[in-house]
Amino acid sequence: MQRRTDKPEAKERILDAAEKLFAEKGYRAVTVREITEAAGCNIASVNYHFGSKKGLYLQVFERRWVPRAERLGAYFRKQVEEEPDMEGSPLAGALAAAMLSGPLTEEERKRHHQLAAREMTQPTEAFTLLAQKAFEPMFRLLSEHLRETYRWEDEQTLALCTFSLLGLSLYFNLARPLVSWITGQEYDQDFARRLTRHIARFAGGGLAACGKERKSP
Amino acid sequence: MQRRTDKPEAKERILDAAEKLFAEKGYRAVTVREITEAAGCNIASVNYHFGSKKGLYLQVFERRWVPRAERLGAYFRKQVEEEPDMEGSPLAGALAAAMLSGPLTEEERKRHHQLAAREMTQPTEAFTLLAQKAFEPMFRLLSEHLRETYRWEDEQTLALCTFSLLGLSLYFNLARPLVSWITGQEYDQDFARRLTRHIARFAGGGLAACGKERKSP
DNA sequence: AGCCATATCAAACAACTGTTTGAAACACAA
DNA sequence: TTGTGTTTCAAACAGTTGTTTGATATGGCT
Repeated sequence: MQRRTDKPEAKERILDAAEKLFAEKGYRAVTVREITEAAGCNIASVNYHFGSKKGLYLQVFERRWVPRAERLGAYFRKQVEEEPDMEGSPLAGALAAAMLSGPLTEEERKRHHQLAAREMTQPTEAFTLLAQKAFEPMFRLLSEHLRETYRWEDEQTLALCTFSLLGLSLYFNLARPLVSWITGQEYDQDFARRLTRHIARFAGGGLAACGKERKSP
Repeated sequence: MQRRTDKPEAKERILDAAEKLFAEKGYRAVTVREITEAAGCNIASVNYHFGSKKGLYLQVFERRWVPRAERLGAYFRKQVEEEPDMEGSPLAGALAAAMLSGPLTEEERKRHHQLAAREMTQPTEAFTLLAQKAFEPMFRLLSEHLRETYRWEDEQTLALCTFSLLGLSLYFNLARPLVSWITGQEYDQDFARRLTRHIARFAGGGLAACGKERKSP
């Protein structure tokens, strides 16, 4: 029974500030005071709107991360359909393009993958959500596509190849600090493009070594 | 000017307990009380021996993580020299074997990669240490080996392939929770072997797609 | 023995944590 | 207007945090 006219905010502002801070510093390192100050509202509002700090954390995933992951997924599917001519695996290329360039701003992308990185390596209650709403569907999609475009000697090989495909794009996002430290390379637009081409080519070779490509109709 | 005869401990016990806890729960989530209780000594000993909690954290990397990384590196180099006959890239196979089976116990391996995962994705002051003492040397080693065994069209392609090689092994360690959640697969010895073979094969194909293999003498 | 640097301990410290409270402000409907 | 449910706020709360303190013990030295 809402009746507001002027303020669809506060709750949203808290979600935004919280996501930014959780991504940058991690759950424990962020204080409720920090969040509410950044959101420009009172300390008590977190508990009022979200029950608790942990409730807020979960809502950040439910209302910010998951929708963005869905946007990402939609973009990826569109890219796959458009069949970009790219050396190597077009599927890997589309995935890398979605995750490295894609529909998100660089800021969004950083947040998105930083939050994901934490949950992937040290899962909390939010992990199940990510896995169910983003990773598993993506895994199935990739897996089915590979099943149709390649012949596989067994199911496990297909699964491992699917993970490798997903892994390459994930890795180059999760390990940004490492890549930047060793090469001095910033993740600018140009590098993202080169990285995308590389992932498509490398994964293309990897897939060819593990399965037999079917002739396309 | 030490003179102890019976007790090379306490400090060591704290390092052990701290590493275990930091790996399991992360820096902020672990309390000094927790560590000292697990180590069986007084609260004050952390500040006495290490100056501060952060000092202890850094020492965990310097005196536990880095030495283990060096053991891992040595094992890897030995594996490479022995040239195991493995389908695909022997280099990738040796790396995967070192990181997935290798000289460490499963417990050590978990700790090692969990600590590394945190620092790789959300670097703190310890990151430089890891990068200098472990990742960069490993990167150079891989890179030089690839330079000798393949012909490359340019330096950047070589660098990206080196990262991909390293990335596959890192990823399958960092993303254990994800892999286990989707497949239900535990990381037992058998799976580690299968994963190693897969990584060697997949990376072998990837490398072949990006560079030209030189004939071995 | 006495001496001295090292190490351990229980207790206290000040700062910060997430959460709760009860009052005030607000927006709308009657 | 008054009444009602929602939202905001300053203040306080109880618990936990890393760190410090000063006393006490330890073990090797002369």
